[in-house]
Amino acid sequence: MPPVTTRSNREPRQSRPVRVAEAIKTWMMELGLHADDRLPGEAELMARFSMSKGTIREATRILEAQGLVRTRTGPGGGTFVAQMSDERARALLSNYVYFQGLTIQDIYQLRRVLEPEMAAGLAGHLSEAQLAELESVMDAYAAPAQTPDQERAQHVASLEFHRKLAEMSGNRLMGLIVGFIATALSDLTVYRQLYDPPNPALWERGLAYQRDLIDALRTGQPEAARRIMAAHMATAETLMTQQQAEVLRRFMAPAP
Amino acid sequence: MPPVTTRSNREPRQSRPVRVAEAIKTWMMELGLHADDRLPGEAELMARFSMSKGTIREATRILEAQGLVRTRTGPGGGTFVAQMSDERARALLSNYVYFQGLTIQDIYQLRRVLEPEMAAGLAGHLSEAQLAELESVMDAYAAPAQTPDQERAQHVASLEFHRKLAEMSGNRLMGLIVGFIATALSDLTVYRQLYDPPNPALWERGLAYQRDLIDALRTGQPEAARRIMAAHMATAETLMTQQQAEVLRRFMAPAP
DNA sequence: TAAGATTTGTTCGTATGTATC
DNA sequence: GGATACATACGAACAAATCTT
Repeated sequence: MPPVTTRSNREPRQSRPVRVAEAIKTWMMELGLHADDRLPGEAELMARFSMSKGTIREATRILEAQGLVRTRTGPGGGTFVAQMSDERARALLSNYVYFQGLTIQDIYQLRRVLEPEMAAGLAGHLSEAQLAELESVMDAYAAPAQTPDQERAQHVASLEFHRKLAEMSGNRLMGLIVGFIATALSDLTVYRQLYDPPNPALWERGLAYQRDLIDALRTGQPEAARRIMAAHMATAETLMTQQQAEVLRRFMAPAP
Repeated sequence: MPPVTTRSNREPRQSRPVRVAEAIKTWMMELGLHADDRLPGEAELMARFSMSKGTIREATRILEAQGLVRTRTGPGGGTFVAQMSDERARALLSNYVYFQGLTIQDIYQLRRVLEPEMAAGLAGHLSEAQLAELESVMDAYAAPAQTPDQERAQHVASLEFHRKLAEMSGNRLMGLIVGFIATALSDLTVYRQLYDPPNPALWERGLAYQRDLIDALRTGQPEAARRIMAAHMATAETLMTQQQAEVLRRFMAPAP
C-alpha cells in the first residue's frame, strides 16, 4: 500500500522571514494603511510575531526591497508605509524581463500600440510648463549628428522625451510601462553600439514627428497626436530592426 | 556665506543590506549568470563584501524577495540564481499599482489596445492542445447565470480565459501585463460586488465573442482575431463602467 | 552647543535544522 | 544511521542616527 504522504516532496517551504514579511503585508492590507503611516517598532513586532530581532529585520528588509516600506532611525523613527517609486518599479520589472529574452520586435509590438494611445490621452491635458519641458528635451538633439557617438547620445536623449511623456500620463500603469520601455531601450543603446552609421534623413523625419506631436498636444487634437505617434513608432521600428535584431538582455539596472 | 554642504539634507542613504544586495546584483549581472547558477556561500560572501553574516543574510533575503535568487539548505545547497515567476512579477507590480489609484477607465485604456494586439499575434500560433485548454475554460460559463453569485463566478472564470491567453503569448512582457490586468480584475471582482444584476443578453454576446475568437485563432486569421477582441473589450468596458466607476485599489495579493 | 532619549543598524557567538553522502 | 556542509535562527551587546530639550 502507498505510504501516507508526509510533508516531504512538497514545495520547499518558504523561509521564516519571507512568511513574516507576508504576514506583515497582509496585516497592512487589512488595516488599509496609507502612505507614511507608521508600523510598530521592531520590539513590538518581535513580540507580536514571537520572532527574534534578526528575523524581524530580515522581514522588514524584504518589504523595503519591494518598495512597500521605508525605515528611519531616531526618535519618531520606525518603519513607514511607502509608495513605490517609478524607478524602483521599473527596476523590479527589469528583473523579471531579464531572463525572458525579449526581442526588439516584442518591444515594438508594445510601443506601436501603447505610445499612440498614450499620446492621444495626453492631447489638451498638458500645461504650458510641461510642454515647455518637453521642448527643452528636444533641444538636446536639434542639430543633426555628425558622429556615431553623437548619434547614440541623441538617441538616448530622444528616448528621454518618451520617458518624460510617460511621466505626464494620467494613466499611471500605462506611464510605468512606456517609461520602462524607454529606459530599457536607453540602457540597451548605451550598452551596445546600436545605430552605427548616422542617418540624417531618417533622423530629421523623427524630429519632425516629435515637433508635430507637441503641436497636436498643445492644440488638443487627440487623433492627430495618435496618428503622428503611430507613424513615429513605425519609422523607429524600421530603424531599429534594420540596425540590429539583437536580443534584449542585460539591461537590468540596480534599484535606487 | 553659505555653509559647505555636508552629507545632510541628502537622500536618506540606503541601509547597508540594500547596498550589499545591489552590489551582489551588479556582480551577478557582470558575470552574466544564468538561471540555476550557484552563488558563493555565506562565508565567501562575507569575505568578499567584508560584511557580517547577518548583513549578508539580509541582503540575500532582499534578492530572494525580488525573485532573483532562491536558497537551499544542506550540502550542495546555497544560493542560486532564479528566474522570477510570473506570479511574483504580478505581485510586485500590484505593490506598485496599489497606491496609484487606477480607475476602470485606466485599466480599459490598456486592455482596449493590448488584448486585440495580443490576440492578433497569437492567431495561427496555438497548438490544438492549447486551443482545447481555452475551450475547457469556457465550459465553466457556458450556461447563463441565474444569480448574482453565479454571475460573479462566471466573470472570474472568463477573466481566467484572458489570463490563459496571456500565458500563451510569445511576447512575455505583453503576457505579463495582460495577465496582471486579468488577475487584478479578478481580485477586484471577488473583493467587491461588481456586476450586481445578471445581464444574460450582454453575457451571451461576450461568450459569442470568445467562441469566434477561438475560431479565428485556430484558422490563423490575425485581423479577425484583432477585430473580435476589440469588440469584446468595448462591450466589456461598457459593462464595467455602467456598473461601477470604482477606483481600483486594495487588490494587492501576497507574493508566493 | 550639548546632553540625553529613542529607535533602527550591525556584529558576534552559539545553537538548531536540514539535506546529502 | 552517522558525519558533514550548509543555511537558519536566536540573543545579547554595541554602534549610529536623529529628535528633543
